[in-house]
Amino acid sequence: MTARSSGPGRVTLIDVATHVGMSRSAVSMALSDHPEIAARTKERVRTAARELDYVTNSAGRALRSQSAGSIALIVPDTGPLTFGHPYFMHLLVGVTEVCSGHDANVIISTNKDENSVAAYERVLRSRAADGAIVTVARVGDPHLSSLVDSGLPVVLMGRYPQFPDAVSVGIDDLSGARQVTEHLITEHQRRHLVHLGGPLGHQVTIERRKGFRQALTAAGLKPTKKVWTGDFSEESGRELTRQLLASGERFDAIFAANDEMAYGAIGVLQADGLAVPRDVSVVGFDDFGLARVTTPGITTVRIPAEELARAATERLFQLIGGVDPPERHLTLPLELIVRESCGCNG
Amino acid sequence: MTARSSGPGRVTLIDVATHVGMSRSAVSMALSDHPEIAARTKERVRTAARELDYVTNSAGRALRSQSAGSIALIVPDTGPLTFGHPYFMHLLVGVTEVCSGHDANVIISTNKDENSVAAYERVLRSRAADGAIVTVARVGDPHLSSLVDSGLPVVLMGRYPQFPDAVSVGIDDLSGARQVTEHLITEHQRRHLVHLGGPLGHQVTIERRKGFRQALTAAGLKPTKKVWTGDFSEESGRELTRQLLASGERFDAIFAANDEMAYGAIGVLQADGLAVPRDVSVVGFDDFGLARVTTPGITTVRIPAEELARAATERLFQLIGGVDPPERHLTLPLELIVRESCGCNG
DNA sequence: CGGGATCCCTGAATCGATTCAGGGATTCGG
DNA sequence: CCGAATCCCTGAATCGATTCAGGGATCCCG
Repeated sequence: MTARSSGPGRVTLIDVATHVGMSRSAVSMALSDHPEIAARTKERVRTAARELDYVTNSAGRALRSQSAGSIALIVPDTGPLTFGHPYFMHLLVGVTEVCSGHDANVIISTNKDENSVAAYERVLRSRAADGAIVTVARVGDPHLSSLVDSGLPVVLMGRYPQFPDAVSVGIDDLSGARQVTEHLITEHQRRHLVHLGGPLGHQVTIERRKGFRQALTAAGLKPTKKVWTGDFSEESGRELTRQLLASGERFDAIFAANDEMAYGAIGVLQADGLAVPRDVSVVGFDDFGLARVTTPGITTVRIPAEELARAATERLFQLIGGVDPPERHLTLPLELIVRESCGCNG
Repeated sequence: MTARSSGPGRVTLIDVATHVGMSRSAVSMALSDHPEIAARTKERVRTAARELDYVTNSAGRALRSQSAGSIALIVPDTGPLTFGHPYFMHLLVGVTEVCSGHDANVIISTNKDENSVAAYERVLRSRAADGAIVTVARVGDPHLSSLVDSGLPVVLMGRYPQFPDAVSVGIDDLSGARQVTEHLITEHQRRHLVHLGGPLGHQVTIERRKGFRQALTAAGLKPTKKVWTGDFSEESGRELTRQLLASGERFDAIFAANDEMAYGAIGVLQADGLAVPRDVSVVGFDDFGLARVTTPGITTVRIPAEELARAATERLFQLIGGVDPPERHLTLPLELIVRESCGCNG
């Protein structure tokens, strides 16, 4: 049983120093294994520290050493891609894993009020965190721009062509979208494909649409006239599909910008008497969990979110340590996950 | 456009003080709206601070004011109920919501290595966080015990009979389990019910089993001999169901300890040629997302996770502020969510 | 036994913000 | 016109840990 102070967390370096009859500088050096402290002394100090249940005060350390010992994970708090989304769970798992290896804490910072000074900027400027991982940001976000320019250690998740010098970790949305679209064309002979896109202002929306178009063009098909724009929510998948049905446009396959929209689409199609995949193939993007458990299972493109997060966090620690990562942009491979909603595994 | 310092975050109180030609104490007081500073001075100081892009250094403030301005959310990192689970997403949403209202940061702390000094204890002892919310803990966890005894501000999520004095926020698992079991008995005339339980060592496992038994007893049915123990994972739901089928025991309904186990069970039953809910009713617990999207949809008991988190966080801030919540234990109501897997809505 | 090298530790400064006793300047009452 | 009250601000101490120049003690060698 360890000793317990009456006031919580009240044991300081001085208490330990008094206990062993030394200066607090010596104690500090002993605990950090400084070479100019005798081995026997170190042992004595460590024992005393353990007995007194000493824990370094993080504010004191942070103030003196000018480093907080924590990083911020910045997550949006507006729109449907808020951090109730499983994507962030996966990211969080990866981030914390790497952080615990670096003895760092993770601070969750939400990017809530778009008009005020962004909360996440304060977190960094106040030095509550040594660096930040930005998970989702709109293409023209002015705060992001100022954050990137500020020179503070920041790693972006995703592709940000407007910040060629920022360090980022992402996936090749374009190629993923192309692959899954090609799958519909070549494996299932679909010829009338519709893409239900994500929200405007996000790079992934642009890329996935582009990949979709490239696949069509390569196969000699022409893209539909109308551009369908959703917001990544299941409800927007439903809404767009209802509009699609109402429009009278002929289609035999839907590529939704993510799995939730695909799921919404499937529901509406079935309610309309159309069978998936018999009458219409439906595919999505993400594979964060939903696509696996629905009936039919949704064919999709798996984003290695946890791995992305690990890579981003490693890079952030490099940046914090003053090392510039060799390549500024890292792109992780995607995987086509074939289930039933496209027409396979029937 | 605000001014930008060359070194990041390098503007201190002294810089602002120099700029307005005053002492840094006055500046500090002006910025915190101290009554003994002239209104005009305050305005001048605030303007200067804005111009210089001054942000209070959190370590300096934390050191002096003896409060970190952040709370820790402690999440387990062992077993299947790790924080990749949607439960924690919901909690996180509620916690951050309340925290942003209190201008506090959220630190995620994982409870990884069971043998070493718990990481989360360090977070509190080092005063990196002013208090903590413990989301899941095993019944006999010695670290939890020492944490609760330490007198640091801690709120537990769930029921912890072994800590009658600890502040906690939870649900009535027993009654929820009883309700859903009664539903199977009275609405669907099931007579041979099996409960696939959660992991031993967790209070919820005990309570849900008890509720199940109470419902059986009240209906004059006798519980099955064997106690089925899983670990909340889909795989354990599958495994237990396979064993159940192999055992030859007669059953017409399964109450799984959570939705994931229920989902696993449904898969195995269907693979065995049994129809759900026609041949076997299956119900779960949680309703964190999965139960809604499966086919059939899983009848379950909804845990108001976000609301739990909000309540817990409010209470934690009370504790930190020195206010003892009137009742130490808060229990939020559960809701029976009827879908198809029990036999309703067919 | 003396001088230099070596080993280990001490004292003081520092990180940035906050608080509070104290006091200079102004105002007010008589 | 003087003393007291009032208003605002300054200076110094403090929170806890870290770093580094400096120096006392010990040891080694000639």
